[in-house]
Amino acid sequence: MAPSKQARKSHQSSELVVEDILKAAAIEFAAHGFEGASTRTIADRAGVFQAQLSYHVGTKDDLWRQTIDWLFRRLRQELEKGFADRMDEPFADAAEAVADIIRRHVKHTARHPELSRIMAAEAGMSTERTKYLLNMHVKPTLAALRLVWMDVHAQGRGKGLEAEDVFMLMIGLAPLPFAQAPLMKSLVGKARCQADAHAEVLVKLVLG
Amino acid sequence: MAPSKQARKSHQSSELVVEDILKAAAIEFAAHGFEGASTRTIADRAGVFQAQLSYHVGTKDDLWRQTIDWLFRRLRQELEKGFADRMDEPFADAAEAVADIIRRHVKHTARHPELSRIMAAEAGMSTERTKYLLNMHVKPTLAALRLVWMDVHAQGRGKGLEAEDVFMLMIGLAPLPFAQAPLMKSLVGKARCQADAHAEVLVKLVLG
DNA sequence: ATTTTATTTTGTCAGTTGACAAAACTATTG
DNA sequence: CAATAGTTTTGTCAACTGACAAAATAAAAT
Repeated sequence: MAPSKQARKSHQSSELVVEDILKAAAIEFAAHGFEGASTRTIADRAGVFQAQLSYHVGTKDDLWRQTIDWLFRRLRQELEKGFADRMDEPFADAAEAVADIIRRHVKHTARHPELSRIMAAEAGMSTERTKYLLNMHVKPTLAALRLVWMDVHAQGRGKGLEAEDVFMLMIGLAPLPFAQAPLMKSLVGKARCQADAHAEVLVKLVLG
Repeated sequence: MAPSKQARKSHQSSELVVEDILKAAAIEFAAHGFEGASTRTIADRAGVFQAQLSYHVGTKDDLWRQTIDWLFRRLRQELEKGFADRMDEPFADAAEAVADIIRRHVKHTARHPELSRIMAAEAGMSTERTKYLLNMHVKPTLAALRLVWMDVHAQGRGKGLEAEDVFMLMIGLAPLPFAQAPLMKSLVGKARCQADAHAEVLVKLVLG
């Protein structure tokens, strides 16, 4: 279908339309994977014509990349808030900084589980998309975490865990109750799927 | 494509053909999700004609269900070995039993990551397939874990973790280096993706 | 007011998908 | 050997997919 039967739409700036498209694409890619997602369904969800995807974004592959970029930009902004808010009063210690990142990450993943779902689906194969994901977004993130984690170790915190273990916990465990919500909710009860509670479990797991 | 251009195949018992088909289906469903997987590709991988899927298994939905049943049967057999092997000499304590299950689960997931990948993809939506997965396989498994975990708590082990937390760790963390191998390998180094090492991290995480 | 540019809408294309019917063939049974 | 049942192979179907060309319209520039 299309936006509406009557009344042609007034022209919008490409930016606005693209935003709608990417939002819809994130949901569809997360729900059905790259190959399972339909450009027509995405267009419908965004309230535009399918041909507008070609015009504003390009091919399905281009759409996927732009969607990923958009999702990561949003996540990074959220995680960096912790530092921005305390420009004047920096973290007492590295462990506290990590705890803050974990809490923000869990909460963000609870509100926007799409990125985690897409990554989980994509990380299992080695395609050009996987490479893109890895080099453009994942590697830099891990590198940043490694730096902070060195400070944590220097403070004698973080038990026997390596930075890699922490990273795995954040990728694998943090999104679980939300990225797999339909299953988890009817399994472990809604209480266990509250973002705050889940965040604390993770913090305790990582920092002892 | 088809099995071969020449030489018609001799008739096999349906059971054997079905086994080939399910094995191929598991790989394809894991790689591309339910909707992204193609019955023709599955047939090719199994070395049979597409029409044989209808004949031996039924619709694509039937195929998915049978594949899941097959994968869970294999997993359960592996996990139960621990108990079978020690019929004479039972576990010293519940904690040791849990540790054994974790180790077996991690190793099995390392060799056969398909089930975890399918579950991760499916657990994010609420379809008829999700319900099937939940009621037929997941719920019973968690119920069994709850029983053992009560004993663990009775022994004063297992810190502040609930059975639900342990379950999440087993579903979310255990398969991570293998279900998402292509990404993880180039991220944290092969050593970190060894099944044994990963299993010990999990055991330590769960039992302190 | 006219032209140019940007965006929306309609329409079409070859290729793929899941499902199944019918035919060809093999094996088993009587 | 004849008949029957089980299995494989070929062929076909409507529906859907991603991509794009062309036309229609709107907004901006001249």
